Amino acid sequence: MPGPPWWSGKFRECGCRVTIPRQAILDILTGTSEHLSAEDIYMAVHKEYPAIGLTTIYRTLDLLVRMGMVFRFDFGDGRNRYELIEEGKKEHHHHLVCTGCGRIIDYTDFIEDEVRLFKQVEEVLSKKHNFEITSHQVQFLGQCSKCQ
Amino acid sequence: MPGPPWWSGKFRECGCRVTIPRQAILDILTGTSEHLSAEDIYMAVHKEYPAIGLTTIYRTLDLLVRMGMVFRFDFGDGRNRYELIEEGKKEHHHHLVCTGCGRIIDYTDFIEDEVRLFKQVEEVLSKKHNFEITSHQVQFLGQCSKCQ
DNA sequence: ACAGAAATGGAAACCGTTATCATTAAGGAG
DNA sequence: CTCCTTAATGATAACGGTTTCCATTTCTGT
Ligand SMILES: [Mn+2]
Ligand SMILES: [Mn+2]
Ligand SMILES: [Zn+2]
Ligand SMILES: [Zn+2]
Repeated sequence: MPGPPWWSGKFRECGCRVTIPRQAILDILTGTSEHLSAEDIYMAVHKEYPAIGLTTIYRTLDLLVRMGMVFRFDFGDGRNRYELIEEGKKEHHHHLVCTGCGRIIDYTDFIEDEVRLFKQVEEVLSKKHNFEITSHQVQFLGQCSKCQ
Repeated sequence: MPGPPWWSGKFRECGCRVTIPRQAILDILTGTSEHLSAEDIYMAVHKEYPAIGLTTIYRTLDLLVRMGMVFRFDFGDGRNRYELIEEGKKEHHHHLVCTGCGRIIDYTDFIEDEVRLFKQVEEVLSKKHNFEITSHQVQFLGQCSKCQ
């Protein structure tokens, strides 16, 4: 199935060019279900394109986050982690974070109850504090099966 | 109402000494409802005790977190923030975080519904992923009244 | 092919935090 | 109170993730 990858349009919409580094980074993000750091992505990209620099990784990730194509998370291990947003597949979700080994588990169980509750909470809090809520983050911290 | 401050006992329980820097830091944390960074605390302490170094601020905050006297939060602005745990007064709670100016608002509305739901979620997730959950964090992101 | 603008890569700067180590001082024994 | 042991401290340097800078390259419309 050739043809331009699905993101070409997205780039052009905002006047951005479709470059090798950007494609390489999106390829890596597409091919994993993990929550990669900038350096993880750099190393993965480096195997096929050793000329691509770490600066470009950071710049591109910033761009992708601003474009709404990638989530940026901070799980408290001192570096940001990135996750591709695949429409209809990997949208908003919450996390279990192992404080032992740093493992991250996505979960969607109860997501609907959580989201329903949060809708209510958002409404009340917005009015009470005159605060325009745009998103929320939820994470459970603990020990994964290997670390207990 | 003189007498040793309420935390002297806590320190001695774990074989820690009650020092000027520790008291100064706890005094600052006691006297604010804000979510101070290490540097904020350093500057506040510095006014009265210019000899106290930033290293000691970090070390003491680590200690206080380990002792369960202080919460450490990461609101995504690249520095940790600290908040005194006042028993029966400022216990577990959630936050509104303004992405414009960084303002943090504590809230406890709906806290009970949230905690009830999270109890359920924790139970299901614990079993499903064999994950021992010890805590959770919830924050709503958006724009505060001044930043909209 | 050309020109103008956007994107890139390497080096250095940045900034919050941690490690090192010589010096100070808390607090128990006498 | 004085002495002694050892925890605690503070100045400095190191660390690690990220950002800035700027000269060079690459893309894209003409
Ligand atoms: Mn995820
Ligand atoms: Mn708070
Ligand atoms: Zn683990
Ligand atoms: Zn604000």
